[in-house]
Amino acid sequence: MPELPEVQTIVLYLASHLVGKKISSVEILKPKSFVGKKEEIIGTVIKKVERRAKLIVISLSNNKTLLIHLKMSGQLIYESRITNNELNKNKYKRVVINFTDKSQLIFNDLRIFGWIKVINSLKVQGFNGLKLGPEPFSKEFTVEYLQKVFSKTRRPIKLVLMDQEKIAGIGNIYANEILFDAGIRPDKPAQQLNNLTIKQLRNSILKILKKAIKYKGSSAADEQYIQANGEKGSYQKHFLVYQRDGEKCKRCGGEVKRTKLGGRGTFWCPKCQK
DNA sequence: ACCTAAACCTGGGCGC
DNA sequence: TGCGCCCAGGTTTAGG
Repeated sequence: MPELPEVQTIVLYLASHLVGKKISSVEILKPKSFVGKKEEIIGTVIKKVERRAKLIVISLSNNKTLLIHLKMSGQLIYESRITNNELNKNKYKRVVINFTDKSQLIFNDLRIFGWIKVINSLKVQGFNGLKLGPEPFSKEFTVEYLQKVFSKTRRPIKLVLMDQEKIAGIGNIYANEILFDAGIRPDKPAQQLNNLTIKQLRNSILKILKKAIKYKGSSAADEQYIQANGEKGSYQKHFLVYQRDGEKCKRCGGEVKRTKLGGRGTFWCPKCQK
């Protein structure tokens, strides 16, 4: 589901609405969706809401942290008041966190891949041996770093872009869009990229992610992603290749192709991407 | 270290 | 209407 721009959009909204709120109760409608004891977070106050890779990190006042992964179909919706006309809106409700001021955070998840976990705040970094690469917007994300990573593997560049241990936050939509922007074939072995191309690729990564955040993420075709305020994102209107197979390339007029890489749908223009 | 497929789930769309 | 298949923004695990 959500990749860096979508999670970032959700986190910014939640940070401005949840900080300072006190948790009064937690409703767990799907046990699989909540890992830990809800008693450990009841009565605590929300201190911080941040993003790391595609994870949402909510720090609480008692040294516990809520770690949330939305996976493919998770949604986090903030309701400032309890509403009764939820007919279809929160159809796949799995967990509800209620606050003392009657507002609530609702976790919807059609496919039940996502989760909310209660962990000790100190463990966030190396959570479950989770190895995450640098954030694209951090100062560690340099051309030199990418040269080092790419030089060590012949894997298709698209798979390396999506490898969370190498770079944090890029998923299938943005990997496709970034490679089109950079003019690189998705199946090009990472090792074969020259220094100039790597520099261009880094620029494309920052450019596309920045633009996607500006448009508040992508609510694509059969989208599950919506913002925490219930509205759709609009970056899907700016897709140049993703889900455009069979259509005309907006740059050269040729046909956008669809192939498979690592089991994932891969969209690209053979004329523009070498 | 690399690769692939399958698994975790539900639902929509398509061909027959 | 229905069946079977493929598809879906992600990660983890098992096996080669």
